Amino acid sequence: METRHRPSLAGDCPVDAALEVIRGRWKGTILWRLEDGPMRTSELRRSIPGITERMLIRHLHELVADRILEREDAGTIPPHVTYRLSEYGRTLAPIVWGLCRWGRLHQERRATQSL
Amino acid sequence: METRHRPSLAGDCPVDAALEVIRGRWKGTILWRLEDGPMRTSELRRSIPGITERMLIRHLHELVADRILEREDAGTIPPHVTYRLSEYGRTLAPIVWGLCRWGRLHQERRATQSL
DNA sequence: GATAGCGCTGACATTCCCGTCAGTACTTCT
DNA sequence: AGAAGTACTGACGGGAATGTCAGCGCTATC
Repeated sequence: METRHRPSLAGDCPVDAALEVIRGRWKGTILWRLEDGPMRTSELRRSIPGITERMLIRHLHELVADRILEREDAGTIPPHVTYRLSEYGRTLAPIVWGLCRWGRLHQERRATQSL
Repeated sequence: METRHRPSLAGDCPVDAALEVIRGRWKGTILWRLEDGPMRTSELRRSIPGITERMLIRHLHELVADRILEREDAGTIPPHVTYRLSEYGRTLAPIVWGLCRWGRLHQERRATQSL
């Protein structure tokens, strides 16, 4: 499994420490999707338009390395792998909700501004 | 938890729309610093170790373009420019606090794990 | 027996972020 | 006179982040 160790970005700002975990083109969306419950890899891929399988799996594995997600492999063939928020990952939920709520606000604002 | 009435596809995910604004190596830290009140450019630069003037100004201007910050130029020479959270930007405050609180948790967790 | 699906990996190509360096047009300090 | 500070810009390079393409081993389905 790819477990490349990201060099921790300098600076002890806690806000930065949190953002480091979420940084990544698709991580926010992935966390949002998983808030509804566990999902299989292929299920996630189909539910996130635009994402490639490569990036999905990279981000999933990074989130597992950060203990935000848990990976469950049924060990069957063909493979059946499920990802779920860990208990720790669920402590991120308020932030994800906040981002979702504010994001909606921001989308509306941009729509009414530019149109 | 019940954000469950969502469409099956996560197109234009609001979480993503929000993260787009915060994306950037120093934006979280900048917002965090400005939560205490308006600051001059040079004041910000000195208060954020590791940041370069180039990146500070780029990020500040991007945040201004996104209407999160307001720029106030005294018009004097030498220049005296102040940045403050806009009213809109202040709606981000709960998220920044959340990130700060969770970030602290995460820093502690990593510290106790690696020891 | 050809195909599609599963989860995943390796080797690239590309794109974009970030940081470095230099320079602007002043003024104040030494 | 020279240096330092102020807010900022343009050019540019390295490298990280992201995307593309091929392929693996296996199975169920047509």
